[in-house]
Amino acid sequence: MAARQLTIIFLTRAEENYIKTIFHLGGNKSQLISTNAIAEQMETKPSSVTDMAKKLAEKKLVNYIRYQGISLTGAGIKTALSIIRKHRLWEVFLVKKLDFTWDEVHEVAEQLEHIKSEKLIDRIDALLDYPKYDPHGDPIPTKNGEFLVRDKQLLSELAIPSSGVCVGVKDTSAAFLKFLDKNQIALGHEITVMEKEVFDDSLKIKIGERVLQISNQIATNLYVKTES
Amino acid sequence: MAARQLTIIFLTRAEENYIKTIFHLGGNKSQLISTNAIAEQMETKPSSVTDMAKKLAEKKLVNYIRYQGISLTGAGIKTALSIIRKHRLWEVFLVKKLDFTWDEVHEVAEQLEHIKSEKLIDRIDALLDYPKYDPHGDPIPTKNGEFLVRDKQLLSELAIPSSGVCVGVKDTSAAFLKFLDKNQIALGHEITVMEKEVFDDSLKIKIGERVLQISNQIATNLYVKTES
DNA sequence: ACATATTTTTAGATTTGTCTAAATTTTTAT
DNA sequence: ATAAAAATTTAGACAAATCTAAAAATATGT
Repeated sequence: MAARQLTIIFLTRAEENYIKTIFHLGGNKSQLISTNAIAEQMETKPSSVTDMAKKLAEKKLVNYIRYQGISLTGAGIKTALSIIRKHRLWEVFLVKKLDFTWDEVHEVAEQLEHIKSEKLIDRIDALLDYPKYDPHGDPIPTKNGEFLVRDKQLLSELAIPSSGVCVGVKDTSAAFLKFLDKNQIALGHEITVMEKEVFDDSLKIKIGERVLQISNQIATNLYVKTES
Repeated sequence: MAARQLTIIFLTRAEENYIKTIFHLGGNKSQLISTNAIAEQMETKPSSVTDMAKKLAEKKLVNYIRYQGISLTGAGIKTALSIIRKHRLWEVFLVKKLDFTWDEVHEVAEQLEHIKSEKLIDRIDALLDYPKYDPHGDPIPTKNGEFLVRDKQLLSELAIPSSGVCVGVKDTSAAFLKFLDKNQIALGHEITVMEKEVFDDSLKIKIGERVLQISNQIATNLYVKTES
């Protein structure tokens, strides 16, 4: 058994942010991501992305083909998962231990995810009793980079009538999350879809004893898990 | 009542580290600190300190007189206290909640102290039940920048025989802290000085039922508080 | 007091990460 | 197929934070 990685390569904050963004844009599945797409996501310029692509390619973290695009190497994927793991564990910590609301966690977790200490994140993981999902329902990669993908569907895709348990959100903007808080819709709640309005695709749903009418835009941003 | 500070000025990590170092070197009491002293402490070059001194003077955080030295302004002291507060609260968190040993906390706290979120540090403070001292016995500034200075003296300065409670360490190196752990000397322990060896100034001390012989170097790095 | 040593600053260079503007390559539309 | 549009890269510049080497100011010793 050869050691997997003898030298822990140091990455700057900027490098880590690029790796993370490429992962989120799908650069793991050997799919090539355009510099434009990365630039837009990161609110920077395509020329800056090109510069960084060369740098990360040097470090064997990405595959970069000029004019074609960028994808993550195995090492790049491992790095991305480690950053995402930290981000999501910190989010759980903020919500469970410090009573942050789920719309407040992202900004702070963006900073905390760059703290370099394996012991720290492992102890946080233990303190939280090894959570599998973050406050938005997204899976937390394990220390070994395993990633539980939960099967789930959009509330808008449910048969009518039927029901499921809320397990995540697609849109994680503060505006959407605050809307959910205000309407007492949270992870774990059982949601029953009663009727769909043909005119605007809005849904009449039931949560516990409460009946509410939600727009299609809401329904296409809430994930539920059904019995299967 | 005018607002104390309307604009939260953004400081880079480097700027924060300079402010903190100047504070620790005594640059609060309108004492001028030399660029050489700062450079040595920060393991950088005096010319780099000069550059930063100009930059911080621009931002009204330090008073800088060419060829004379650098001291903190009121705003600079406030900034320093805020960083030290964060550092020490994170140290307490690491020890109390994540079972770090006191020689492990410094390096991680150096990173965590730069996280920008007032809500985060206030919630950590509350989670820890508003501690007054960090794991090395150093006082934690309050949110308003108040600083409890505890009267304490070095173990080596105690009359013989007499006793005091261990309240802090002067040297915070990993080597010294590990030594203390190994010999089960910790904050809160009552230490009785029994005899001083005239030859090498080593001390015979008693902690609980244990009697041990400690060198002068140890005795000059342990703080105790006596009845007074 | 004055020569020498020390400290501090200046000037110019380097690295990282970014930008703009121009050049190049790829894609799209007719 | 080829001209126009879109995407991407290159070249050159900039700010932040650092460095080295040289110049300037201050401190020290006899």
